[in-house]
Amino acid sequence: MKYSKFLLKTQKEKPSDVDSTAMSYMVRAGMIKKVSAGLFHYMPYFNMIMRKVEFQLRRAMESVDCSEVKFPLLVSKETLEKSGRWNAFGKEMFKLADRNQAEYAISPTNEEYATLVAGSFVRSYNDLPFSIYQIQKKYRDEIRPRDGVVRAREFTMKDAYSFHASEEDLSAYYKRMAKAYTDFFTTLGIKTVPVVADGGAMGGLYCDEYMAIGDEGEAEIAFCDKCHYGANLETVEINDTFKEDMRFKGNYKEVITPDTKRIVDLVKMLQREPSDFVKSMVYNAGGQLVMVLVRGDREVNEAKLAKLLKCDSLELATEKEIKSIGSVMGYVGPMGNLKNVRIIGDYEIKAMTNFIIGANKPNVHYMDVNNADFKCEWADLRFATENDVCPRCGGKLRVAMGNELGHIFALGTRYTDKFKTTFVDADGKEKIMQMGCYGIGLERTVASIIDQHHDEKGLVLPLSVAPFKVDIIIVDTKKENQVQKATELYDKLEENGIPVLLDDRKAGAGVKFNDFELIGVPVRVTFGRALENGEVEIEIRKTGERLNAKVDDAYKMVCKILKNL
RNA sequence: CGGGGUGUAGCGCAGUUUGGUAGCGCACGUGGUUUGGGUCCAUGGGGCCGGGAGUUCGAGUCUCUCCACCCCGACCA
Repeated sequence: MKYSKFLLKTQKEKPSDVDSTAMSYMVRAGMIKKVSAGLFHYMPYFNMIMRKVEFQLRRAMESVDCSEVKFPLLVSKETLEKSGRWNAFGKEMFKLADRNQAEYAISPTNEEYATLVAGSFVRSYNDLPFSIYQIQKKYRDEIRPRDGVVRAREFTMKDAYSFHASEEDLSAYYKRMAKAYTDFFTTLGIKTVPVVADGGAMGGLYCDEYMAIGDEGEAEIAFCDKCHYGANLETVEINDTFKEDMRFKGNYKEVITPDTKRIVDLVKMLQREPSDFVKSMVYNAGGQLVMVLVRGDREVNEAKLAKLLKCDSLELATEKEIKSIGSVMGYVGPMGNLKNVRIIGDYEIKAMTNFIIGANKPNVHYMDVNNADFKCEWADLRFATENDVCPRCGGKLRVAMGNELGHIFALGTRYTDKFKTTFVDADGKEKIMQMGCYGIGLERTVASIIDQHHDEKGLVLPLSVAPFKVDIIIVDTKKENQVQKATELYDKLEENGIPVLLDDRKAGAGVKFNDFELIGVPVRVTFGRALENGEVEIEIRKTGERLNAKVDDAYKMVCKILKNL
């Protein structure tokens, strides 16, 4: 492709309504253009990357014997009512009516159609298992579209569906698919973590999310490098591995601590670490007052607390409510005569000794407090953090931001039951099929590639997804020698099937170099001043490494470099 | 839907307080210049100042009212 003929315009300034780096680069590299909330024009360079992703995706699907289909975008109300999702999906679906007032939804997902295919295709267990997929637009009337293409109202989804004679077979296939997912993301150069997830509107037996790790993302997740356990930070359990230390009692003494309602102030005044303190938070849990104890440097996980207390509403107690239990705002602690309050300590405190807590009197804390000095229940109440113990294997947890790229579900009979999708089993009896479904959002996959492969100058695309592997730059288009030699190399690369961009624009060298860096072509070949010695300069985008080569060796050198990338 | 904000040239913004001829940078056209890191000079085009209604001799600016978009939350590939 010649740059002068390519519909690509980069821009220097970053867009104002975008905060993620990946999105900002996509706009600056002329890949996307927002036209309305959650709706985009996808420009040629973006589509070329998408095509690479789709190519890898089709290979991944083939590897699990999945064949490609295409369903209609419109799904009738009748069909969606059968599965109960006309209501379940509700406002998330775009709906419309035809001229006879028959209602349709624009497909938000396609379990219903897939189930219909299974119903018409399968007669007996001999037809099972089988699986199908499509790469198709999906439409969701998102409550709030955001983060550019990551949460759009129109997006491309690869949705696959599998059907099985037994739950065991489903489970075995689910595992194959999980492996194919991991391999697929690895091929694209995306680090992902499978995360135990909640089924949401899809329902089913069990499911996993594939979260791309990045600096920016929609959700905080924790994962274990050792055993591949991963979960939403909110739901990560912390096992009770702590032994209650009851050796000491009554060693505590009062310290006068004026104006020290916050831990940071105390840390300064007493010259201790935040982890030497126990934070006491009082909550109003649906009318019931609860004091929660966590280590000074930890955060209370309100989701866990709400679950434990089985309450719908959870709010920090007011000053008045704190007074009512016999304490003082800012100096709350579990000791002394408290009334009408349930005290629950985080497991971790069990193992602490000689800590500092509020004394329930203004401007007073107790030092050298130990577990034997007060009574409380124990529970898992805090957010997991970096280096916490993995609840599955005892390894160390890591915490990062994640973006959900894929979600796979073992649905069981949730849909096949509603559609009476049956088959005749080996024993001659009619049974309901087992079903799984497996989604990947493509635009956000591209966004994650960029999120994980960029530097301060722009994209650094992995070879597997780069639309152009080589960028040939003609420094001065007025110098015939440069044009001629560059075109020769360009032709040769093209002839050999290596996708290449020839920057033949009448622009300055700086403009071309900067664009090369912004759009992230893996290798650059420059026809400029070195040509007077019969040489070209080759640069590798990722490492910034440069070397000179004789013009006649340029092709060979480029091939060699590409092979080793 | 709840809370916060923004709409002025393709993009990024100033001007709104105190009403008086519509501005700047980037991008774009033309002529020249430069050609290894977003060259420089000259010159030109481009606006219903988000829409409607009002106040006023006069509204980008004041009032009312719609609308769109962005950010935080619930939702999700």
